[in-house]
Amino acid sequence: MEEYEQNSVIPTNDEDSDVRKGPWTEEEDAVLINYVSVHGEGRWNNIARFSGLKRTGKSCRLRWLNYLRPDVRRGNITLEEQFLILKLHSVWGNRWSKIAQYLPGRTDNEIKNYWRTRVQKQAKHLRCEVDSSLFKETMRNVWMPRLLERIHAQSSASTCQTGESAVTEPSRPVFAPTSEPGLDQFMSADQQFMASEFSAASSNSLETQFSTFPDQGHVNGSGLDPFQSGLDELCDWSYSGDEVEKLWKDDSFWSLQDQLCDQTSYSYN
DNA sequence: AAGGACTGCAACCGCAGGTGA
DNA sequence: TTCACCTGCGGTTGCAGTCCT
Repeated sequence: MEEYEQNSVIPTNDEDSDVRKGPWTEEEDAVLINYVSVHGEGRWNNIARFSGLKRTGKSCRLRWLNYLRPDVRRGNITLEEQFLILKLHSVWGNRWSKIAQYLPGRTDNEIKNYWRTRVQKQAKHLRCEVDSSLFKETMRNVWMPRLLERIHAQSSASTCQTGESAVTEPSRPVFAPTSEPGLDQFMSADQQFMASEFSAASSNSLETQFSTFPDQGHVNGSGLDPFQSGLDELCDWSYSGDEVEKLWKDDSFWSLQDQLCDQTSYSYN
């Protein structure tokens, strides 16, 4: 398990090209930040070559994009972001960088990690594959509605409270226009369009915003749009408030699996 | 208190596509 | 057209912190 030692310098035949691997030090971060601030992003091999860092261009790029970039957001993935990840993954699959484009400040690596650690864990609990129909049904019929309920609950709670006295953690809508200076410049035209859509939808429901998703026109061989059908099912979701509340109080997916099996057997029979 | 199991995440690797000489 | 180099992406690994027994 000695793939690499912390901060090790791997010697090579060419002593000029010894390459450092492993976690970055504060000094290395400072060098990279300084170099990028002067010369800009891109040309990562040149950055690696001329900055004095004994790192590969790839490593510099990764460190910058995933950690040092000023607009990188760290911390817990919000409910809205979770919902978006699930939804976008249902459209695009493991296209992490594409998904990340619609979660400003989040990196593809972070989303990929989220998927692997949280989503795949749930699949494991359900004893099914992440790409199995059972798990997809669970996501669509249980998990995502739960997220929506929590988002609604959170937003209504925050509107009942004023300013800093909010009890629930205020979570900024993912696409809501931000007052942070300079963030808009990182958003593509599509994203800014999405931002306005999200903003407009946030006062009504999260469902409506997804009617404007890009690429949702992809249809499968049967002519059905899986995105739209999933959306329809989502909007048709008909648990009562009490049932939802019960779901919320049950953090285990074991009982949800039973409910899902009942539901899916009903809907497919 | 100790140590084994689990979890989250940073960072690496290989591959593929793009680009320019 | 070909080849070398660069960049970006997705998959994987392994360390460090936390949890559990």
